[in-house]
Amino acid sequence: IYKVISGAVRTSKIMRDGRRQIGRFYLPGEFFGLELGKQHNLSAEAVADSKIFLFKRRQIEAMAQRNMEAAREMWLMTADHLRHAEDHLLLLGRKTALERLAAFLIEMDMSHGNCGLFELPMSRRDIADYLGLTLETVSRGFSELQKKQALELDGARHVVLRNRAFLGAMGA
Amino acid sequence: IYKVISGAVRTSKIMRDGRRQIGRFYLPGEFFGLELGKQHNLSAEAVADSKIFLFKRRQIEAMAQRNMEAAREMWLMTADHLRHAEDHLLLLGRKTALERLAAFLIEMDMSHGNCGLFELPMSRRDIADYLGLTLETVSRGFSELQKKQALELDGARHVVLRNRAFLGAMGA
DNA sequence: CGCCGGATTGATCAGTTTCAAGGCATGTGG
DNA sequence: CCACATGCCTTGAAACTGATCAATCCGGCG
Repeated sequence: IYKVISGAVRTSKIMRDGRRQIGRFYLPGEFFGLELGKQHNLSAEAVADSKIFLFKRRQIEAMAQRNMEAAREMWLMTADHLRHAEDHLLLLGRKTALERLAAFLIEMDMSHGNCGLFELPMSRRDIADYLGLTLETVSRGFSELQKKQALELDGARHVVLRNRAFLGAMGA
Repeated sequence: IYKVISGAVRTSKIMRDGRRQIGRFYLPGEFFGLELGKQHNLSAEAVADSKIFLFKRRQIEAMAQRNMEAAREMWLMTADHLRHAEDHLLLLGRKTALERLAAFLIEMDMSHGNCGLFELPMSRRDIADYLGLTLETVSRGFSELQKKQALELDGARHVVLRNRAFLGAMGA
């Protein structure tokens, strides 16, 4: 089990022919890799220079054994990850490209305190593989949302949200 | 928390305009609804006449409190649901229509003991909403897999797998 | 026998992907 | 300090997969 201290991490699955699906991005403060099985179900890579704290499985299991609260905390965190995954199923199965992008921007904004201003640590390709799109479609989406006055880009990575309500309604 | 005794259950999310994503089908013996939060994240409906066993939250929590093994079991089951959801993310984000259908058939076959012969309890629309497709595409997929000698249909719901290896390779 | 809901099949359409070209920022070496 | 290579991003045009619209089929049931 890992905790992101700084930077950002992506977890993903890759098919033999190279198609990739990113399960989730983890930002500072978040935990990942709670699978509890013999093997992790996704692989994880740093998206940028990152500092990661590692908890040994034995530590965790021991703590869960002694401490009811800790065990409950583990379950809670796993349930939260499940909820995120289930929300993402709806996004991947049923939303349009623009809706996916809007939902992504709102998600990023939330994890930055809803201030409507943040830096994307990941590339267009990473975003595409998270949203089940191609990097070109993601790029076109950014352009379109700018044209719609929903956001501004300062360089490719620095985002300023101009119409949070619109994005929220679209991404919902 | 619920356990399917007989029949089948689907859990799903619906958008205001009617688009629906089914998270998973639950067959006899399987548990669902372990979210642990104040509210379930998906709604659940029976796909066919079903018998469901209900565990009250208080029961569960009490059991987890007393019994370390039970608490661990809950976590384990949640982690397993998470793994299923993560696998499904790859399917929805990156696989073609035929690959999705193949993966679905293999999944159904597995939960029927890999005997290559089973009854689908759900409609084409349910399958479509599970796989992020339209019911027409699902129907065409079935026809195509029959043309490829990968399976036989006896009526719309009764499936006989003729080439499990092929389907497995395609769905992987 | 005829109705009805679900399933199949056909024709066309649209959104996204693919293929391709060009832009922009950064860094390196002359 | 400039020329040029590199990586990432944007934009455009064409192609394709799956969606939509529509007709027909099939099986069960009154």
